[in-house]
Amino acid sequence: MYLRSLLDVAELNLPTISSDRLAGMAGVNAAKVRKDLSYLGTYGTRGVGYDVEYLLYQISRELGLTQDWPVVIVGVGNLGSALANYGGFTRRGFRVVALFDIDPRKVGTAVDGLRILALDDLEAVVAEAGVSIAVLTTPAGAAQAVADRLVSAGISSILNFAPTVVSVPEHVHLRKVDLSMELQILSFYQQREAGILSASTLGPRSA
Amino acid sequence: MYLRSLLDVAELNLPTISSDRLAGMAGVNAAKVRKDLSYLGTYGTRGVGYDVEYLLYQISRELGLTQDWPVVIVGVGNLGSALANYGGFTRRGFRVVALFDIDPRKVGTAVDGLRILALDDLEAVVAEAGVSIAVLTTPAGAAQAVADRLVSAGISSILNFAPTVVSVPEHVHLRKVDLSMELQILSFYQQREAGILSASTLGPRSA
DNA sequence: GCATGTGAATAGATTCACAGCG
DNA sequence: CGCTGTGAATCTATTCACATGC
Repeated sequence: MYLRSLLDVAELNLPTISSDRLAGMAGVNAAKVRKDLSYLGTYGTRGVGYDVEYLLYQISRELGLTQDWPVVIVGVGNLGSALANYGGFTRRGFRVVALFDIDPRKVGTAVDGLRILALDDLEAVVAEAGVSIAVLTTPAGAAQAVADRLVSAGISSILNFAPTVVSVPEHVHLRKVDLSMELQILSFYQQREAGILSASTLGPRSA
Repeated sequence: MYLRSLLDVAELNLPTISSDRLAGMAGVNAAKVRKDLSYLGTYGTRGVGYDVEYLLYQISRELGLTQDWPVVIVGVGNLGSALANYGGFTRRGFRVVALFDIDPRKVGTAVDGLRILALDDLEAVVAEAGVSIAVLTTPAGAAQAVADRLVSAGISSILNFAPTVVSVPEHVHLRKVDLSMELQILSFYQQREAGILSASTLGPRSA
């Protein structure tokens, strides 16, 4: 979050930024900004703030963004192909090196200039390109089997979009993006408000 | 998460489930399951567990999934069209009623049977279909302006996919899905491990 | 004087552990 | 006896508040 805010600040050619201002941009508390940044080192200057360029570099380095990360996407449905095209990935060190799908009708076709390969080529591509991060966009039913295969192919980080719990060994990093869960959470808040509203309209009990 | 696990359990025709088993499926601690569910009511039976169907219904109701939620998607790029097609939304009470885009070349064409409308039609559609939830899939630069417009059109929940901070009034619910941030977090862990690994390979200082 | 860096205080979430009920 | 429901304990995150240094 700070990285993103700092990129905006850098665009404005401001040389330094205070924790207070950065907090405002990132939508958090100023003390939190300082505490968070203090874990990286003491990069600020009292009475002045943080040097924008320097802090940008330090955060990028800490996040591992100063190096190039080849990624593979497995499951080329709507979401998979959207992600293959997604500029946000390539814009920061993430390079999609291959797409995989089981469907033989898709294999051999291309999305955004990337050929779709058969799952059988997974191990070879991972090894050859030194891929450690995979994006999992298969249907829920296939996710665990594909995850297992990714792990045994040597992948050590998985970003899972399949709406199901996926288990991986201790040493593999797993993150989940659950799109319908996000909408469900919004629905929950909506629902709750509707409840409060109607409850307070039910007569004597309001007040 | 519990809802999803319970749907799987229901499919197996198991009549009840213990907090322990549900915890295993959802990937959390059993005490947490019980505490979480206790906030909804006392739906379990000591010595037995939770009635699957009953709990399913209670959670669905609490999440507002027993009603139909019309949603609009604004910004029909790769991601927007992927989401328009996304089965996970429609499968649970979320019905995409319209797509919007500024690009006049897109307006009038259709994605997955849904016509793409001009932003000018937003207010009318929101009012007519009683839409309260919007999905924001514009580029970062347009996100805030579109969010403002969504809010003044009467939207009270926004799911933001644009990689930027969006501000909304107090009463509007906002959630964010930041795809490249997810990859950056994975990159961070990878990076950190690489660091530890090489540090412990640097000679005398290891041990 | 201004803004960082950080111990201390607070708030919040998770887990423990066990009484209580079916 | 098994499993829930929940106070108490613990662990983690956030915020306060101020000494410190430019």
